[in-house]
Amino acid sequence: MSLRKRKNHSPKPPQDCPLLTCTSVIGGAWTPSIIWYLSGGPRRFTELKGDIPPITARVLTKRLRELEEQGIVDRHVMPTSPPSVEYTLTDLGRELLPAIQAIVDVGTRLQALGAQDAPR
Amino acid sequence: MSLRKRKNHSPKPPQDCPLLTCTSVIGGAWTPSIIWYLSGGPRRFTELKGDIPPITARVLTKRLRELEEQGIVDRHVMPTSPPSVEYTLTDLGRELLPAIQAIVDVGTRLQALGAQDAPR
DNA sequence: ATCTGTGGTATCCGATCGGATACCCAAGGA
DNA sequence: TCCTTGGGTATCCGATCGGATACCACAGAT
Repeated sequence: MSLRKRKNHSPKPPQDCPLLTCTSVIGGAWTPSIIWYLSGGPRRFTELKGDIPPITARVLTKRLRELEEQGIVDRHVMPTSPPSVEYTLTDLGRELLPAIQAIVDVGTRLQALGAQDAPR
Repeated sequence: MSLRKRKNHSPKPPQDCPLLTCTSVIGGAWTPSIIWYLSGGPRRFTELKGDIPPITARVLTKRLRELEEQGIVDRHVMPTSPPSVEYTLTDLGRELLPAIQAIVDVGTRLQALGAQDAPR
């Protein structure tokens, strides 16, 4: 006997899927970390680089440019010598913080529960 | 004049970074969607496939296997003909829901704010 | 006897991603 | 005079990702 078809009792299918909208912003490598570190206030390029040692300048630049283009961060060049550049979360960017925070919280709980996650 | 060094006033550097712990679980393509659809209760392979039309069987299989290995979902084969397979979130898997929900919420807010996110 | 549905697997392939490395300019300091 | 610093850019490259497509076994329905 084969199974009867079952109706969709899952949450209804998001149309212009909010999941994709959000993950398209925070999906890049190191993006959540960058936003996390910016949540503490303005931060300069090399500071971020130091905050996230494994990131390369190339990728950090790329992420920051993407985030700037999406209106998540502001880029502000200061007329020092050598010039320094300060990045800040915009109001829109701060909208992301609850999600980042939730991801951090869950990550923490997973670690506490000893989830056997092989690091990739 | 160059800038003085600034101390790290950001949230302190997570050691075994919870961000990475969590994103290593939910980071794969379609993974958040899969978890989202499983949050409504057990769901079979073809149901999930129907829930997420763009996903291919290959990727769906891969994701489900990964999630199973990580203890996020249970896979239960039912002795019907043809055999059907039911996937369920484990307790550990349900831990992820707040993060998924937060991502959905933020995505919704971003859409409402008319964020200019070019779909990739 | 053949068709259908389920839950996949096997293979191929191009795109993208991101790490490594080298290089750049201009001003200030040693 | 040369070195260092900040904030990058240019190029190269291998790994991975994931889409497309084809195929499969088996039982029940027609």
